[in-house]
Amino acid sequence: MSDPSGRLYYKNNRVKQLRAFCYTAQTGSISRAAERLFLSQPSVSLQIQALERELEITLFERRGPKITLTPDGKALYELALPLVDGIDALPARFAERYQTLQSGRLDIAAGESSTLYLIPDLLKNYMDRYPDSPVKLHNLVSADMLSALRNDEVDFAIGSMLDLPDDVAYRAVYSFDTSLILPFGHHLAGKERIELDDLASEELILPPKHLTTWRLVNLVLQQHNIPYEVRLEVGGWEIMKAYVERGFGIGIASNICITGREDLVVKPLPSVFPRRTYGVMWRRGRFLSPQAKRFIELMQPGFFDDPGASPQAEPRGDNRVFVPSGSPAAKPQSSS
DNA sequence: CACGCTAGGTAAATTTATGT
DNA sequence: ACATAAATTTACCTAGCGTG
Repeated sequence: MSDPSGRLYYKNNRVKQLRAFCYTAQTGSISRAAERLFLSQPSVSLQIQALERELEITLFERRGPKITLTPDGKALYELALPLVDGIDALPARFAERYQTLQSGRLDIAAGESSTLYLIPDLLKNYMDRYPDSPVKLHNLVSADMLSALRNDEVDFAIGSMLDLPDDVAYRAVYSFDTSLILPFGHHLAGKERIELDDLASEELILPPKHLTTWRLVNLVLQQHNIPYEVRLEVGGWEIMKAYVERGFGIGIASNICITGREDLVVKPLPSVFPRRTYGVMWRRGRFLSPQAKRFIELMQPGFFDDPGASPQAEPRGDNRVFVPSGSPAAKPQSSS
């Protein structure tokens, strides 16, 4: 009764038939096979009949109460046994793999600041608690971070994002002010309150142009018509601090990188430099792995508590995305 | 007697129809 | 589009029958 339309009904369980057949061939008895399969004898008998009918071959020679494998039956048995074994071993094999998934790797994308100043303590905590879960830190700039999120190359990202695409969810967890960092003895170091104008014609040290901070500083200073000169462009906060310490110029840095161990003067900047928030980003709709959730819970206990873990939830009243109105730099650079 | 086969009934799975 | 209800199909069981 093979379907002339060629349509495959999944209820026509060929594997079940083959399993019944293989067991019968092995034991040389339908009843015996039925026992092993926890089925009734007729059930197995029917399975074999169906198989014979559908394949249009005879598998067993029925001679009274005895059955013997025909040559066709022998041939099919050799073909069928690996299939049945393969299917039946599937749960075990999957469990094997699932095990490695459970203690599976945690992939975190993060920018330099997060990697350097935010993640170490978190990671220490995480690894103390879950020593068997390996972690990979993907040190990426924000554009690469987005594509890593979109391609599911990472579980989530930690960082700060100026303009957020629709397909990525963000929740701020930390926020930091921006400060001016000066070498000791700099003429601004003794000043009570730093104004924006004070920055004019100072010799600035800034992080590279492709990083968010550069854009931010550039934006703020241009908007307020503060002329400035970049004396030195450096690769990161640590380098910037080192060069400020040695008197190459002054730097504008997010407080995230101020550890208190620096050998320099830190002055708060006027509030035109917005607080930057740092938090968690993930591809909208992504199912977060258990280990990812555990890590995020360490960052912010209760992160997943509110129903639906709404990505829209406001982060502790911070201004989370800095989008200056009417600025060309605020246009999101879409990568599609 | 031991074993496989057929029949008739039941529970579960699956599809179709219907409502929100 | 999704959820629920009704109808149909399928898988299986027990019981009884036939055969070497």
